[in-house]
This record gives sequence, C-alpha cells and structure tokens, in this order.
Amino acid sequence: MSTADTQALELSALVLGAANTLVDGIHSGVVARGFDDLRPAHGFAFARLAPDGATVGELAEHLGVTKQAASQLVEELVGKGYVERQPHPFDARARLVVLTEQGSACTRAADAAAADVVRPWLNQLGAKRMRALRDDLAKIAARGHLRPTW
Amino acid sequence: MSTADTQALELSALVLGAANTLVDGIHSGVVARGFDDLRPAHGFAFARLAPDGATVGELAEHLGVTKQAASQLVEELVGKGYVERQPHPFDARARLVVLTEQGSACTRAADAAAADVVRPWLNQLGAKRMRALRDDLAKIAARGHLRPTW
DNA sequence: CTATGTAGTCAAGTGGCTTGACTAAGTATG
DNA sequence: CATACTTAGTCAAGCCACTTGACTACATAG
Repeated sequence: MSTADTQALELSALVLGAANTLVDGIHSGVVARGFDDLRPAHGFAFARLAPDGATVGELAEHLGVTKQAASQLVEELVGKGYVERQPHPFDARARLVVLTEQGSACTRAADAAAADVVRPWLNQLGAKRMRALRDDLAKIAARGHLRPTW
Repeated sequence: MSTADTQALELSALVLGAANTLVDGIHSGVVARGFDDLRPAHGFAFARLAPDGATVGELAEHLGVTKQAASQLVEELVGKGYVERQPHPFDARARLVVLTEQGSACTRAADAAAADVVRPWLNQLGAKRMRALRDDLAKIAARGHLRPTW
C-alpha cells in the first residue's frame, strides 16, 4: 500500500472519529441542557429547519430518507412541541414546517454544546491552526466533495 | 453568539460533512468493487476485526451496540463468507471472530475506496496542508477528545 | 466446592424506516 | 378550459436492525 493510501486511511479514521465525538458530544450537551427527549437524528432535522423552515420533502432530501419517514419525524417533533406546521405561502399542497420557540431554544443549546466539544480542540491546536483546519475543510467542501446536506 | 461559537459551528458542520462524504464514498467504492452485499455498518466491524480478530463482546463495545446485536451481525457476516468463528486461544467461553480471505479482500477494497475519496482533497489542498490537517486531527485525538472506536 | 462474574446465544418485542396506495393541488398541453 | 400528468403529503402495512430478558457454558474468587 502506498504512502498516500496510508495517509488517506489515517485521515479517514480521524475524520470519522471527530464526527463521532461531535455527534455524541452535541447530543450529550443537548440532553444535559434539558432536551432529553431528542436523539441525534432530530438535531440534523433542526439544522435544516432552523433558518426559515422547510417542507417535508425538503427535509426528507436533507436527511436522506423518504418523505414518509420525514413526515413521521415531523409528527413526532410536533407532538413534543419543537416544530409546527404552517400553511405554505405559495403552494397550497405543501406545508411549511418551522421551529417553535422551544425548537429554537434547542438549537441554541445544540450550538452551545458544539462549542463545548470544539473548545478543547481550540485550546490544543491554538487559534491559528484551528482557522487553518476550518479553512482547509471549507476548501474541500467548496469543491463539491462534501455532501451539501451539512 | 461569540466568534468562537460561530467558528465551532462551522467546523462542526464541515467535519460532519466530511465524515458523511467518507462513509458514503467508501461504501460506494466497496460496492463498486463487487462487495455489494455489505452496508457501512459492516465496514466499521471490519475495522475492528482486521488486525487480529476480536470477540463478540469487543466488537459490540467497538460498535456501541449490545452483544446480541454484534452476535447477529457476526452471524450475518459468517453466512456471507466474510468472517469465521474460531475457538479462543485462552478463554473457552469466548470465540475469536476473524476475517476470511474474502473479508481481507473487502478491507483492502475499503482502503482503496477511502484513498479514492481523499485523493481529490489532497489535490485541492496540496501535500503540505494535507499533512497539517492529518496532524492536527491526530493531535486532537491523542488528547483523548475523540472516541477510541475509530 | 460453592458463589459470583463473564462470554455468548436464543427468543421476543420495538421503533425507525421502507414500499405501496391514495388524496389534494399545481402545471402543462390541446 | 378540459384533460393528462406531475408534485406534496399522508395513511397503511411490512421489514429489519436493534433492544431487553432469559438462559447455558465457562472462569474465577473465597
């Protein structure tokens, strides 16, 4: 196996490990802040709904699941008070799913939890290399090599 | 929200996106190489079994599932010819799960697929920053801020 | 030798997801 | 406008990876 391949393997493992740490850490932080009836999958939904809401179909595509699954997820979140369905402004077939105040509070909690996870990384690497890390990953993403869902 | 928090959010999204790209890309590459009866979860199992095999319990802990689930996964992989159970050298209760030749071939395919995913990153960033990226992630991991499962 | 702990499997139940079928509303064609 | 087609969403049923609970076989401490 070539050196480049070995490097690729190491990098893969590290990226996957970092992602794992993030998902677990964010979830733990969200739970610790009182939102204990949510799972990581809900966070990925919130990320799509956060700015201006989304339709069930858009959410489904973002999550990589069927519309039916997304619809069920929305129904669950409605029941728990995190989101609500509104009539779509332009398309009477569609319904706009938006965060409630509770949902917004949860996304703020998730943001804070993410910061908690990343903070030790910042302390370890320093601000300069941290920026470089972010910029390099952004460069990769900008070239379309990352899925647009996140 | 502070600047550091914004940076943390961006970084989180980028890392998660990169991980997503890796998982999808590796899986696609493995399927394309003829191992089309496997799912990403099997790859995570192979990663633990690859060097010297592991017990069902060890595999379960690595994957973050129950022993029963791991046992079922092993049973499935046995049926497909990727792994086999051997008597454990020291503990008659335990059984050592090891890769078959087919299983090893699959891990090599996964390695190659990972390299395929990472290669465009290397081309985009250059060797120097690529090394820096890996080293920084390794530094973070070395401090125990990443889950040891990967 | 006995009691407790550990490795693994069997059995049954669960929950998130899928496919399939359907209604309501938009859109394009004549 | 009238018909055919597409799209947004839900309802219903089934699937499958995972869970909890119960159990056997072996190990280990007292």
